[in-house]
Order: sequence, then C-alpha cells, then structure tokens
Amino acid sequence: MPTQGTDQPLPLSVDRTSPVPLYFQLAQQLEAAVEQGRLAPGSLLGNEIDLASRLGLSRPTVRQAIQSLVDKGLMVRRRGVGTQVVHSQVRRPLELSSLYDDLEKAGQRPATRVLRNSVEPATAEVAAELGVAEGSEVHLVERLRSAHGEPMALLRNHLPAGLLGLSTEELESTGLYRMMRASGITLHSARQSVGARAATAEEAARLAESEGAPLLTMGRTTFDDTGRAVEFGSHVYRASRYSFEFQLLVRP
Amino acid sequence: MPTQGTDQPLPLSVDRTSPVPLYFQLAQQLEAAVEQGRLAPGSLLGNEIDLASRLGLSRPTVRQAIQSLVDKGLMVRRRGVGTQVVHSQVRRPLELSSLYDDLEKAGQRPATRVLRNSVEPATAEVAAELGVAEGSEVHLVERLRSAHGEPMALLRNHLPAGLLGLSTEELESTGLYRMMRASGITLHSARQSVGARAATAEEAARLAESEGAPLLTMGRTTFDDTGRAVEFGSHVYRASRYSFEFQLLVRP
DNA sequence: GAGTGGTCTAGACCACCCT
DNA sequence: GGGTGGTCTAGACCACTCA
Repeated sequence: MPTQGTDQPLPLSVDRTSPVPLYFQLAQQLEAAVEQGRLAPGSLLGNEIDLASRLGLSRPTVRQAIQSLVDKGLMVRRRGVGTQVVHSQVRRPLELSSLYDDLEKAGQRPATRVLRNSVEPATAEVAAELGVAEGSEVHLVERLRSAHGEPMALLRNHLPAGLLGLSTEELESTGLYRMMRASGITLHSARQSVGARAATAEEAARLAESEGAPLLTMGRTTFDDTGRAVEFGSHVYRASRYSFEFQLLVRP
Repeated sequence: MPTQGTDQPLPLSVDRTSPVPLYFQLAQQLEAAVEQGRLAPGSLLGNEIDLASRLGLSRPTVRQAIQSLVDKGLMVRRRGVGTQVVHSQVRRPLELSSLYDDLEKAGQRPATRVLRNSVEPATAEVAAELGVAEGSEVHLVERLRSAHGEPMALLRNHLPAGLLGLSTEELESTGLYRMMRASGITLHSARQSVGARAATAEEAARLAESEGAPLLTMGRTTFDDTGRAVEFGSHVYRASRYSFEFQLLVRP
C-alpha cells in the first residue's frame, strides 16, 4: 500500500488577494513539495474534495491544479484509487530549445561567429519549408557555435525577409530564438528531423574534425502561433561533442 | 480580420445517450472539421457561450473540449479576441513511438531477427538505468530490424527480469512496446538521448554498411506510471536509411 | 464599451477500484 | 459498499483586446 501523507497534512494555503490564480498557487505548492521530497514519490495526495474544503476552494479549482501537474507527468490519477506522485525522474517533456540556451544552462560559455549574414533568393527547398515563393528574398545566416573555444556546430538558418532585424553583432551575442521572442514573435511549434551523416571536407575543417567523421544533423522548421513559418534551420553538430537529450511523456 | 465561420454555422451535435463524454464528442467533431477543411485555418471558432447554448451544453464542458484541442496545438486562444484554428501543419507532438510502429505506419514491412534473448547479470550501467542492483538478473534482447529486406537498425534492450514473458517468436512478430502494453504495463515517460558515431566492424557487417560509416544512436530508458524503469535500450540506426522525425509544441 | 477568454463556485451523478 | 476520480451544470466576476 502506498504511503499516505497523513502524518503531516502538508502545509497548503492560498492567498486570495494575490493576482496569481488560485489553481496555479496550489499547483506551485504541490510541485515544490514534490521537489523538496515533502510529498514522497508514490504517496497518495488525498482526495480532491477534502483538499478543496481544507483550502476553502471548490473542487474544480483543485482539479485544475492537479491536472496541470498530471500534464507535466508529475502525478498520476487512478479512478477509484486516488492521485499519486510519480516515482523518479521526470523533468521537462522536451522544449523547443536552442543550442545557445542549452549550452548556457550547462554552464558552458557559448560563443558564436557569424560566417554569413545576407539576403538571397529562396531555393525551391527553402521556399517550400518557409511557405514563400521560390526566388523571393530570404535571410540566410550561417554561424559557427563554440563552447570553451571548441567548435560545436555549424548553424545555417533561413528566415523570411523582413521578419526580424538580424544584426551581426546581436547574432554573435545571443541566440536566434531569443532574438525572435524579443521582437514579439510567439513560437508555437516546430517540425524536426534528426539524422547523421559523414562530414564533408569543408565541414571537417570548420569543426576541427576529420573528413568523413560522423556528424549529427538537425533540420527544423519553426512556426509561430499564426501558423506562419518563421525559421528553417539545417544544422550539423560534432557527434563527438554533442547529443540531444530529452524527456517525453506518453500521451494518455 | 480573420474569416468567421458564420457563413455555415458548422453542424455540431452531441449524443447524450452515448457513453463517450460530451466534451470528447465535441472535440472530435471540431478536430474532424479542421482536418477536412470545414474549419479554415485562422478562422475564429465563435465564442464559447454561444457554442454552449447552441449545443445545449454548459460553458465549462465546451471549454474542456476546446482546451484539449489547444493542448494538441490545433487551436490558439486569445483573450479578448477568440479561439482560432492554427494555420498549417501540426500533427503529433512526439509520441513514445517504437521503430516497429513507425515502419509499419510508413507502409514498410518491418521484420525482426532475434540475435540474442537471454538473462544476464546487470552491469553497472544497466543496473543504474533500470534501478536494480548491480549483478542482479536482467533480460537482454538483441534484435536486427529490417524493412523491405534491408537491415535498418540494431536494437539492444535490457529489461528487469520477470517483468514480461519474452518469447523469441513473439519478439520476431511484433514490437517490444506492443508486448509491454499487451501485458498490462502502462508506459508513462522516457528519457532519450540521440547522437551519432562511426560504425564498428561488427555493426557494419550486420547492417550492410562500411566500417566507419555514420550511425544514428539512440539510448532510451522507459518508465511506467509507477515510476519503475521497464526498459533500457541502446540502439543504432543506419544513418543512410533512417532519421527521427517529430513535431513539438512550445509549452505555453 | 462591447466582446472575448480566464477563473471560480457549489453543487450533482456516474464509473471504477478495492475489500 | 465505500471511496475515488471523471464528467457535467448554471451561473458569476474579472482581465484583456479592439474599435
């Protein structure tokens, strides 16, 4: 039988004067309790009706809080049983992350050298991916991303012309996604393809690998919340120095 | 201004005698309307209160239906504006899929040859991944997966002993995930790592590649809904014949 | 100011699980 | 049969957007 939390009823409370939604306050407190181990993995949360009356909330509000944690993979509901804290490691269910942010989070100091920053006519492939006319003008940005002075990846991005100001200075000091978000673009979804291939002589030279060395490839088309394609990237990473790590949840 | 759907108010209805939840019926109909183009990308859905009264439902029920579509990335809500159908391609936000299912869905006929199906003492790495004691018994399964007679991947899986019956016949006729689901295991989440490396001589021979050819590698630990690790896989794919494709949504 | 989604309430009945 | 989550109702007020 799973442990109950009844030993110490877990100090929960909500502040009705706060602008933060009540369900969100509760969800935050529960998540913090899980992270700090005050809600043990496998333990039952206690039924929703009691929880609601204890907090002076309605049951739908409590359900909304719990549901958000279930969606994160942090808890599991079982009809007739109760809501349990999931055992073990669940972190992020995969974000639309940028290499820049990944490196920075890992404590590595990302550096970027812009190899090319120009406007070109769209090739057939780029036009199809971005949903613009073939031959229309698109931005082309090529960057070499390094960490600790070691080259990590060659990044090649196409963007619709005029979507965004793309100064070389800014491109060298931050990531592309940050620039897009900062200029008011709401990222919504992306189609990604991850594969591998052997390095060409030119790629090998840029990345300090040998010709034929295995490279990790990633193609990505990113859409904003109106469904417009805002970026098409074709990137290659040194397989010896980089891999994609992610957590994913089974859709219920 | 976005198109309104008022030209043809979209035939929606719910069946209260059905065991299918009302919100789910509505969500299905809306999703079908989007897929069939009867709800144009970018069009507004019409406000929730009208929709509810038109269907004889309460607003929370209608909201629940719409919310499920927002979670799928099919629609976007804007306060003060309305709910819009997202433009363009959004399919699945990445499932915990198996190579077997992927190949079958793509119309390729997957075939499996079991190279090894044994019980072994857990190495330190396997023990750590599966959360069992080092040296305790674990299943080891090695398979060669082909499509159209061409080898595609070498699959190496470790499973806790006694979790599941693993007959070689069954392993050759279906996928591992199907076998797990069929025996009552509820998959919940997985940690994955995708990289690349050069093929060893042995791998090259098995996969009809040359030694040193680039291979796509995938490591995965899968957990059930109690948080128990149910599988640890170390797989290599021919980069010339396989890549990972997926769609992902930005968490709001 | 009118219209929209965001949040919240106080109930209700049902389906499922366990013993 | 007792307890749980799953679904549903008919309202309410607020925050935001846009004209």
